[in-house]
Amino acid sequence: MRIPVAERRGALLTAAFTVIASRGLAAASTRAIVAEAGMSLASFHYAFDSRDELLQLLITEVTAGEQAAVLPAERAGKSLEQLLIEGLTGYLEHLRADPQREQAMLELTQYAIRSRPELAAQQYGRYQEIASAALQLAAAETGTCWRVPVPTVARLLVHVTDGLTLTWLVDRDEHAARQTIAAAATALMALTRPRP
Amino acid sequence: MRIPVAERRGALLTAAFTVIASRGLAAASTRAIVAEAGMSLASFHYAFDSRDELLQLLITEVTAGEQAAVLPAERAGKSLEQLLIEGLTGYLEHLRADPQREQAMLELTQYAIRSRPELAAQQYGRYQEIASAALQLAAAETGTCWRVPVPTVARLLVHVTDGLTLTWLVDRDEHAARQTIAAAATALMALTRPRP
DNA sequence: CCTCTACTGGGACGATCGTCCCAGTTCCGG
DNA sequence: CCGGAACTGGGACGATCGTCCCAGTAGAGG
Repeated sequence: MRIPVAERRGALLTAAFTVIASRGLAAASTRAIVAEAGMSLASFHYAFDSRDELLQLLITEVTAGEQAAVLPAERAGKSLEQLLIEGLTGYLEHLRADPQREQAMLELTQYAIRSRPELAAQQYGRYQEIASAALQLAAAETGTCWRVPVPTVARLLVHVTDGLTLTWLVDRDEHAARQTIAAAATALMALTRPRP
Repeated sequence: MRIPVAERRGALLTAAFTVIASRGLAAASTRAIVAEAGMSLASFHYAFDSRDELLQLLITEVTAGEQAAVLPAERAGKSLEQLLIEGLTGYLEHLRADPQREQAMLELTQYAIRSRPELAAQQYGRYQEIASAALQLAAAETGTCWRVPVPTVARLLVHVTDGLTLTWLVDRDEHAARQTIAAAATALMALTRPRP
């Protein structure tokens, strides 16, 4: 089968992520990846110079593809606190729907910290941008504004989602997670005031 | 050299943690560990049945040895918000002093999630107990009480420290971290009220 | 001082890793 | 239709992995 290189690279990236999600980064050998993609080893090294090159591309790719999704779709007539709860709950649902995906993201982040710190920094920069935009929009739509710089609130919000992810992956306690989301939303309201 | 098995196990555990901290879990091969400890491979398998056995013991060991340390020593006459700021700042200092240690803890947690979920759960259970105790004590000493169940606040606080760790390991932005700590403390105050 | 056993050193095993090579096949441009 | 380049399959290489074996040594108990 003849497949254009670009398409093959995409297929290998997808296969690599699948393997990492289901069996971990340590198990994502070149052979495991090509097996998942249904190719031969030679095709791997025809498309990529090395396993490291694929992994690095995978990190940027997967980070770039990260969607906002923290902002609920239906927003009319809701309070900011309600928006925060619904946004975080939406994230929790996303996490529950595909825990292995987030686990894979976490493993890739750790790999990036050790091997390509600037990639990890870029990844988190993007998270904070997404959070900033969502917080700004949510405040604007509810007639409130933030009492501390939005990037700082965004950073805190990313902390909460990171912690939510890690702790839920560990204990899978949905009830506790929902309680914590409600508490977080209440707490974050202390950083707002009505718009003058 | 004759060394009692118990002592040898301890030395190997220490060496393993050192290797993981400096070069990552993936680089912590049996050979790397015994080299760090200055032993031979045979001694490793005389003290432990397998590498996995050492890793599992290392997780429980390191979790059990985790200290509170989130509560500042000098507490008289300070507000709860101030205590929260100082506690979190203390944690940040601890993180800055030995980033690789926390990175190693994170890698061990991820390993545990995949290989021994119950160990990871126990680890996070302990974190939350520590946080609960600290929050309870801090509230008691400042004449305040928590408006939501303490375990829920503790869970949120662990989220914040997790996020603090992950984000700081990635961007090493101390200034932003301090701003976020201040915001977190302010936000958490919304979950308190004066004691009746 | 001797002996017996707990313990060590070094080498070896099979498995798996990332990478490479090369003979063959497939298909596009002419 | 056909030549040549893009691409593939399979095998092979050296390195490293976890684990094991066994001859030998050291030191405590007699």
